[in-house]
Amino acid sequence: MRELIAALKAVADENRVRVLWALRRRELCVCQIVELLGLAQSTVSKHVSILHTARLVESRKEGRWIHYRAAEADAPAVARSVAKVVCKAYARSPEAAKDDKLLERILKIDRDELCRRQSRE
Amino acid sequence: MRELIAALKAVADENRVRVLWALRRRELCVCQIVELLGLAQSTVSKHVSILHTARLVESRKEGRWIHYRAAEADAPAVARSVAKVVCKAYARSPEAAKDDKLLERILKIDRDELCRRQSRE
DNA sequence: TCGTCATATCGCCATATAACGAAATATAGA
DNA sequence: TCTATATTTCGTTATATGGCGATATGACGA
Repeated sequence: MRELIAALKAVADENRVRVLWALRRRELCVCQIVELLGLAQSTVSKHVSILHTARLVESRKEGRWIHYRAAEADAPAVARSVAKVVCKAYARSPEAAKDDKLLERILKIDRDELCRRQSRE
Repeated sequence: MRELIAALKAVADENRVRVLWALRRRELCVCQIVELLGLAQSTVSKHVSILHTARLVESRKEGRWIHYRAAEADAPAVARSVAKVVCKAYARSPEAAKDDKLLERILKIDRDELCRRQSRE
């Protein structure tokens, strides 16, 4: 029950749905998600940590970088089924296509360059 | 998108998950849900109206009574798929069985008697 | 070890949410 | 029309949430 509510609360936010969507196929680091959402780094970090705590998202550390991706096989069944429904529903919205296009552009930018640019803001 | 988030927010609350679960098979009126949740009548009414606004729950008026039930065929696809996942997940929890037992007892009480008793509290 | 860099955490503010009791609304029956 | 009753709406309060900037943490490279 706690697990279910945590997953649902995690996903009951537009920005976090967008993050989940963006992470469904590829890994991203926080600075790339910052670019996607256009929010402050601390805010994005919090959103990601909420998804992570609810076990909808997994992380992989690589030096200074932390790569996030949608949780897979080893995630609890509840988290997986919630994530699946949310992604399926979001897929049908025009926002999803916009996010995909924006992400395509973001992925072309060198990651280090992206982070450097953000810290200058 | 708005529809999806509304459905997710509606369901991201323990009490509302329990209401959805209780309404999945049968109709209930507010006073029966009050008995189930043990919350004030106005609070329960609000919870039900949130589920109703998100179109997870439908209502049917019969004289002074309003019967609520889980939304079916004519509900938006998003609402239905969210409701389905939530019910499936909740079904596995021990709380669901407890709710079922409590509901069985509540359904045995005469509805008018139930309401009268509540107004005396 | 020192600075830099990616991310996390903290403290704060504004707004949203959940709870209650009281009052309003709507309807059935006298 | 008056009353009883089932439900909603309103006003208030406490807590939760989402946002930000500032600062802390942890890791690499010089």
